[in-house]
Amino acid sequence: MLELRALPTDCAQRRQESVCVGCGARAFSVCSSLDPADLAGLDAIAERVSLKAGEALIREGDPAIHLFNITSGSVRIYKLLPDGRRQITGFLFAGDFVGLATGEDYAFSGEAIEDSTLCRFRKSEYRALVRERPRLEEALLDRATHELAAAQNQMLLLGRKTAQERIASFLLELPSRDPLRPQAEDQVRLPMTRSEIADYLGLTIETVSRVLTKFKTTGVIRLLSLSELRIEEPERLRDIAEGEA
Amino acid sequence: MLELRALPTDCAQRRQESVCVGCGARAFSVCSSLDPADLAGLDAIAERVSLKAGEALIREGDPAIHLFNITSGSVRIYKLLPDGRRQITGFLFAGDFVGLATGEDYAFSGEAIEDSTLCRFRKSEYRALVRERPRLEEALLDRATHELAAAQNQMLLLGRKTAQERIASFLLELPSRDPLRPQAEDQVRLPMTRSEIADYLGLTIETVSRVLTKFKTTGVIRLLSLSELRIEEPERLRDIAEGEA
DNA sequence: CAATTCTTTTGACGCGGATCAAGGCGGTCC
DNA sequence: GGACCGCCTTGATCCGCGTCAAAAGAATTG
Repeated sequence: MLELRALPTDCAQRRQESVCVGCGARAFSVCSSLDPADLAGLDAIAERVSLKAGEALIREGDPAIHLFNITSGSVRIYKLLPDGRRQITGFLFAGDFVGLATGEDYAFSGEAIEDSTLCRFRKSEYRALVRERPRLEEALLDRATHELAAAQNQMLLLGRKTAQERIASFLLELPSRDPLRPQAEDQVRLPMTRSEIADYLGLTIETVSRVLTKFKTTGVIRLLSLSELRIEEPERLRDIAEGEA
Repeated sequence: MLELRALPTDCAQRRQESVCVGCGARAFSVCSSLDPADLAGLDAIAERVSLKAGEALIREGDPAIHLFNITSGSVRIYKLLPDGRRQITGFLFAGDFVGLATGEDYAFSGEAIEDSTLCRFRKSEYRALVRERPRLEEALLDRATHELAAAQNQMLLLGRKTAQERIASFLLELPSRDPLRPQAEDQVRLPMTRSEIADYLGLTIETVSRVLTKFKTTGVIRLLSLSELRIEEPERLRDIAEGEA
């Protein structure tokens, strides 16, 4: 008797654990503001998605049906001009939300930079859930607010900073971004290519490369490999980033 | 008897009308999603503020105590680098919300471009109200979402567009912004100076001026006065804005 | 591990837009 | 209404970064 009743409950809980409760990115995402009951609701509409490096999850102009929450890996979101010029508007990591800034259609494209896993939600179902969970809505507004502040910083960077200042700023903000891979102090992992860095900072690959070698030869950074570097003089890099050098 | 009871009610209603119910910007702001009861709650914590052209309402770095809703006029928000370089991250008009993207301290400064009126709220009181009014929170999230999309467009502009493309884009988006002064088709009002336009587009005043005269001499626009112009060939301007010319 | 290919680095050169410098054009204030 | 003052326009020059080109590494494949 007891076991007959216990079984389904057990199953339901195991199902939860398989998606949300055991999610390594939960602590960094909007999900962290949900209590166990809410989490179950979220779990019911969540769908796991795996992407290989380079695969798209969102295409600008397509109807915005889904929202995503990154659980591992990293994603680039970008906009294109008709002639192919690209502006990467953000690099997103575990815990980040993809698709907040969307109306009817996606206003940007999104692709995995490296092999990644995501939680996918139907927008309609998600909206319904959010309406019943004020804490979730609050968390979302909070996220959006932070993204807006970050966007303003990026506008300052793109509109008014020199190439050196842009790259210094970029190197300083990157390490704090990926919660699943907390870097050793002043160690920076660059999962993206030079071309992606360039398109994020409004520069060309050549300029990115030149500035990095200049930082290297002046001893501000040390290149450990193509995608890994160490900030040797954080103080000086901060000065450069703010235009005080 | 009846009149004794009626009086205070009357007063309360008149007080409402004096701030929210009679507000000309209500239809364009987050307030539009409030029913009369909610509006009364908002009214209770709203405070009217008048600013003359040039006066500040928010200073970067100050503790973020207040939030604002613009009821008339226009506002510029911007960030500065230590050496004085300025990036204007937005021009805001009636119905727009100022202070969404703030944590503990304001991350940007805000000043009236022309004489303006605003509704001011204590952040703490506003938060409390929002928690009780899911529709208001929803409206705020919606606003933030739109601002994020706009910010991404601006990043594309600042990172990848030429001076001509930037100014063409700017002229096309401006007229749709100020709901209290719906412009005649293709008529553009420029309440901001050339220097403000430059700092919004990541250019210098000289470049702004040169491009405007070029647009004038090629017949794409006509300058009616310093702060008023007509788009003569909207189609061509759109092509320029998207880099197809 | 050689061959191919893609990415990054490095170098030479050119251009778009910044900087520097006058001049024009309204507004405002005695 | 004349003189001042701030903003805008126009011109001349300069320079940071983009463009073009090629070499040097990495990564990938058979």
